[in-house]
Amino acid sequence: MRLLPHPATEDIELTEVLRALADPVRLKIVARLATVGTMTCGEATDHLGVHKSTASHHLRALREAGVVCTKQEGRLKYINLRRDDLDARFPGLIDSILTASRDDSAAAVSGDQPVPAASGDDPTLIAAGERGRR
Amino acid sequence: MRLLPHPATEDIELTEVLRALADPVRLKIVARLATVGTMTCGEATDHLGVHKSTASHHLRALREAGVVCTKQEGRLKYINLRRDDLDARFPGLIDSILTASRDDSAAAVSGDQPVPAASGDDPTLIAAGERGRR
DNA sequence: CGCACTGTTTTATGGTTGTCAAACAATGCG
DNA sequence: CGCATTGTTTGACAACCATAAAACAGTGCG
Repeated sequence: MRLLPHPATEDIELTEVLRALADPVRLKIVARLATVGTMTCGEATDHLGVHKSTASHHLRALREAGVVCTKQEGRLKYINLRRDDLDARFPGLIDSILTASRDDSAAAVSGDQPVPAASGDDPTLIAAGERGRR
Repeated sequence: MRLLPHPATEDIELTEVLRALADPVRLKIVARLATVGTMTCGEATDHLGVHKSTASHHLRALREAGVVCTKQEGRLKYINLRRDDLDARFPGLIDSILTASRDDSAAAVSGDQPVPAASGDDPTLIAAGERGRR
């Protein structure tokens, strides 16, 4: 059993964590890790539907940001969420992100327009498509 | 008095918010907004030390992500943190980020190595400089 | 040893981003 | 109206990033 190098808890930086979690693919990894506890890289790849090198890239980003740790056992590598470390460094942050992520994907599953909202006269003064909405 | 277009509360997306806050300059804006309540774009620019067009760019990113709203009054534009909207959509998220941001900048001010930590034999198995640490 | 398996690194590529400078637009003051 | 003030937009540029393909590396099984 071998532990791969990670930043120390006190070296974890907020903006790095946020940037790591600002990617949908990586957020998906983290959300799943939060529920299943541990994954191998292969399981992560399967779950994501991206090329294995891409998955490896994202797992590296998460590891270097201090979000995740990796330990090798045999020829498998197990990924874990560094929940305690993150909670010690940034209390409540991961919980709120995970909660938000859950609500978000739940909303996406149960249909995106629960309210038909007669297109065009939203009272909240919104320009929905400003700059093409990416 | 004129309100500029913003995404509706229910259209605010988690990854967009995280990406918006994953930039040090933008995080600084938000942290300051949280304390002072309101800023003009000019005050933001002064506080940031970047070119005014850069500041404008970041304020736009924050606005499009739904983190901030802008209202024009006269020839000034006032920026506000959409705290209630963000809290309604992602409970606890902004608070934890602001708290983390405060602790972070406080630590940066009061010196970065409170523990000398005889360079080289950290027991936590850390590779400090992996890939140049950006 | 040789081979299958599991990930990582390298290389390429297209897209996005942060930054500044300069031009532009909107607003109110005199 | 003319002009200063306040921001935005455009253009240019370098850096970074997500992605995939292919080559590479470590590990255990037979």
